[in-house]
Amino acid sequence: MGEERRVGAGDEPLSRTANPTKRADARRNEKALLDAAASVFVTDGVDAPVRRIAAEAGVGMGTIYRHFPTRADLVVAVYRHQVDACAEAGPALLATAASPFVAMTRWVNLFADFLVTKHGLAAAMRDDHDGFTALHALFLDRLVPVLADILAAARDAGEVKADLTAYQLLRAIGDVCAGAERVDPAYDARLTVQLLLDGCRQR
Amino acid sequence: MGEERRVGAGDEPLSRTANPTKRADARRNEKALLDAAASVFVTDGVDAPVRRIAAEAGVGMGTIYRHFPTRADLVVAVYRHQVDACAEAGPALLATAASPFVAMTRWVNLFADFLVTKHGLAAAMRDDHDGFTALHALFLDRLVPVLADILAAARDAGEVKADLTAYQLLRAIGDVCAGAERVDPAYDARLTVQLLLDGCRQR
Amino acid sequence: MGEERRVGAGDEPLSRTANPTKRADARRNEKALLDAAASVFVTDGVDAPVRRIAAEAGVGMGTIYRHFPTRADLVVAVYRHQVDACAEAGPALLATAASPFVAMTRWVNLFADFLVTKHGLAAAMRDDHDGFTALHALFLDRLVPVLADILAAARDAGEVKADLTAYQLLRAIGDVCAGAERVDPAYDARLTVQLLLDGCRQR
Amino acid sequence: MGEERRVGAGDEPLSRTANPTKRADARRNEKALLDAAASVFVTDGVDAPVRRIAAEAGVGMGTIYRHFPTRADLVVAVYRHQVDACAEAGPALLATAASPFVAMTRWVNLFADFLVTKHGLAAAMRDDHDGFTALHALFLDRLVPVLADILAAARDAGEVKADLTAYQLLRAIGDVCAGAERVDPAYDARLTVQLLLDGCRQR
DNA sequence: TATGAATGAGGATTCATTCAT
DNA sequence: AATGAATGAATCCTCATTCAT
Repeated sequence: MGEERRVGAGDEPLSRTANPTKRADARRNEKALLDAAASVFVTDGVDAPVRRIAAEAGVGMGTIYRHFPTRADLVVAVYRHQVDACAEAGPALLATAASPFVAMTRWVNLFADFLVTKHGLAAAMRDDHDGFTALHALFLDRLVPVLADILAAARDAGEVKADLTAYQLLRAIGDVCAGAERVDPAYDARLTVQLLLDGCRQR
Repeated sequence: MGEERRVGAGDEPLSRTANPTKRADARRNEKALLDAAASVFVTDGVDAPVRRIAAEAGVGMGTIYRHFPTRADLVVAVYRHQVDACAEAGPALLATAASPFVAMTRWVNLFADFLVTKHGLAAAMRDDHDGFTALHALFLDRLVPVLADILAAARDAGEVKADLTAYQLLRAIGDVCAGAERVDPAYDARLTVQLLLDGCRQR
Repeated sequence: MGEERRVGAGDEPLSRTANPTKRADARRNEKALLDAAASVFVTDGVDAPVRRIAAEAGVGMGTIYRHFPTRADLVVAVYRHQVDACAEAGPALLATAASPFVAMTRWVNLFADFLVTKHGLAAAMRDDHDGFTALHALFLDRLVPVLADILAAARDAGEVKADLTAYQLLRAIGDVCAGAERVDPAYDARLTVQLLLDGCRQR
Repeated sequence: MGEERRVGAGDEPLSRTANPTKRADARRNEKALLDAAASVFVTDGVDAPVRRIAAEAGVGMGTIYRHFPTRADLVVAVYRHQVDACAEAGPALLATAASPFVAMTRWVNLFADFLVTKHGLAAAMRDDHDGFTALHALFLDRLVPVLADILAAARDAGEVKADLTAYQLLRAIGDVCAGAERVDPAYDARLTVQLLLDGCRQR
C-alpha cells in the first residue's frame, strides 16, 4: 500500500545518499503525520476528518494523501509499531515464564493492554471496513504466529483445551477490548479477559 | 408514537366502529418502517441514511420522522421486541433447568443467538453513540435484572465466581457478539461465549 | 381569495337558516382558527408553521386550508377586525377633537398603538410577500380613506403641509412600527411617530 | 477570513514573489462571493439560499463556508464597505456645511441613499435575526458615533430637539428605508425622511 | 367536513478528494 | 513536494400541501 520499503538496516545510508535532502523533509512529515493520526484516532476515532489530522500534524491535506493514499494505509502505519512491539514480546515471555500458560496469560494481558490503553486500535481494526483487510492482515501476520507458538506450548503441556486456535483467542480478546472503549466504571474489560483465560484451561 | 396495543381480537368493537379505518395506514407504515429499519441496520448499520430506510420501507422520509422523531427512537423500537422476548425467557429457564448454571448457560446462549442471528443488535448497542443512552437503558432495564436473578441463583449454588456481576457478564457477551458480525469462517463467537461461561465457574 | 361575501348586515339570518347546523361547527372552527393564528402570529410571526396554528386552534391542518386557502387569506382575516376598529374611530375623532391636527395626532397614535401592541400586524403587512396585495388592499381600502378625510380637514385648516398624502403618511407610520418590533429599550417607536407628526406641520 | 489588505501597490514585493500566485484565486473568489451575495441579497433577501449565492458567484457551496463560516459573516462583509464609506463622510460634512443641521440633513440623506439604493442593506439589518448582533454592531460601532457628533453640534447650535439621540434617529431612518424597499410609485421614502428631519428641529 | 398521515421538495452543512499554484 | 482552496456529493431535517379515511 505504498509504504516505504521493508529494507534491511544496512542499505539506509545509500538510499539517503541518493536522495539526501528531500527525504529528510518527507520523513519529518511522515513522522508528524503518524504522531498526529495516533493522537487524533484516540480522541476522534479512526474515521476522524482528514483535515483534523492534517491540522494536528501541521501539514496540508495533500501531504496526507501523498504519504498515505488511503485511510487504511495511514491506520496500518499508525499501529504497526505497537503491533510489532507486541509480537516481539511473545518469544521472550515464553522463554522466561514458569509455564506456557503463564506466558500466555502475560502475553494476552500485554496485548489487551495495548488494545485498551492505546485504544482506538481495537476499534480501528473492527470498524475499519474499507481498510479492514490491511489492518486485519497486519494483526494476523504479526500476532497470530506469536500466539500460536505460545498456545502450542501450552497445549503440549496440557494446560489449555486442545481445540483452541490462536486466531480464535486473538479475535476474542480483540473484540472484548474493542467493545470496552466507552468508559464505564461498572465494566472492566480486563476482568472479562481473565474469565476468557480461565475458560481456556484444560481441566 | 408508542407501540400499538397487542389487543385480543374481540375487544373494543365499538371504538373501532367509531374510528375504524384511519389508523390502519399508520400502523402498516410503522410496521413497514420497523421491518425496513431492522433490515437496513443489519446491512448498513444503525447510522444508515434515513433516506435509505424510507426507501426500503416504501414511505417518504417525513414518515420516519413522524413515527420516530429521533434515530434513537427508531433503534429502540426496532430492537424492543427481541429484547423483550429474551428477557421473558429468563425466569422460565431458571425454573426448569437442572441447575442455575445450566439455566445461565442456556440464557446466555439464547442472548448470544439473538445478538448474532438478529445481528445489528449488538453493534447497534455498541455504535449508537447518540441514542446510546436509550438503547443501553433498554438493555439494562430489561436484561440485567433477568440475568441478575439467574446469576444470584448460580452464586447461591456455588456454581459461579462470587464477584461476577450481571452487567459485567452481559456486557462481555454483548461485546463478543458485536465484534463477531463480520462473517469469518475461522472465528466462532459461540465458542468464545463457551470459554467465557467456563471461565465464570467457581472451582 | 375565497372569503365569505362582503354582504350587507341584513341578509345574515337568511343564510343561517339555509344551512343551520353545519355552519355552527364551521364558525366555531373559524373563530378558533382566527384566535389561534392571532396568538401565534404574535409569538412566531406571520410565517409560523401551519401545523402550529392548527395545533393551537385544536383543529386539523386540513381545516385551515378549507377555511383559508392561502396564508394571505388567514392573515387578512386575522387583522380585519382590528383594522376595522381603527377605521371606525376616525370620523369620531375628527368630529370631537379640538382641531383636525389634534384628531390626526390621535388617530395616528391609535393606529400606531394597534401596530405596536398587536404587533405582527405591521410586520405582516410588510413581510407577507405573497399575500401582500390582499393585506395591503385591506389597509388601503379601509384606512387610507379615513386618514385622507382627517388629512384634508387639517390641510384645509392650514395645519399640515399641502403635499402630504394619506397613503404616504400611513405607510410611513406603518414602516416605523414594523421596524420597531424587536424589543429595544434604547429605541422608542412612538417618539419617532411624534417626530413624524411634528414634521407634517405647516409652518 | 478577514478582508484582504488594502495595501499600496509598492509594498511587500518580496513576499509577493515568494508566494505570488496562490492567494489570487482565493481573492478572486472572495470578491466574486461578495458581489454575488450583494446582488442576491437585493433580489432574494439576506436569507437567500446558500446554493443560489454560490451559483451566482460561480463557485461551489463549500467555498462560501470557507470564506464566511456563518451567514452573518457574509452579510457583514457584504455591507462593511458601504457602511464605512458612510461613516467616513460624516466629519467632512460637519466641517464644510453651513450649519450642523445642514450637515445632519446631508448625512441622513446620504445614509438613506445608501439604504435605499443599495437596498437589502436596511432589510438585512432588520431581518438578519441570527446575525443580527453582528450586523447591528457594525452599524452601531461605525455610524452611531458619527451621527452622535453631528447631532451634538446641532444640539449645541440649538437647531434640534434636546432629547434626540443618535441611535433613535439612526434607527428611525433605518426602519423607514427598510420598509421602503418594495417599489411603490405612490410612496417616497425620502419624503418621509424629510418629514422626520423637519420633526427633529427645535422650534 | 374534519382529520392528520404521508409526501417530497428545499435548504443547510460537512468532508473526502482533487488540483492549481 | 507541499499547500490548502475548491468542489460537490451525501446527508440531515423541516414544513407546505395533498388526500385517503
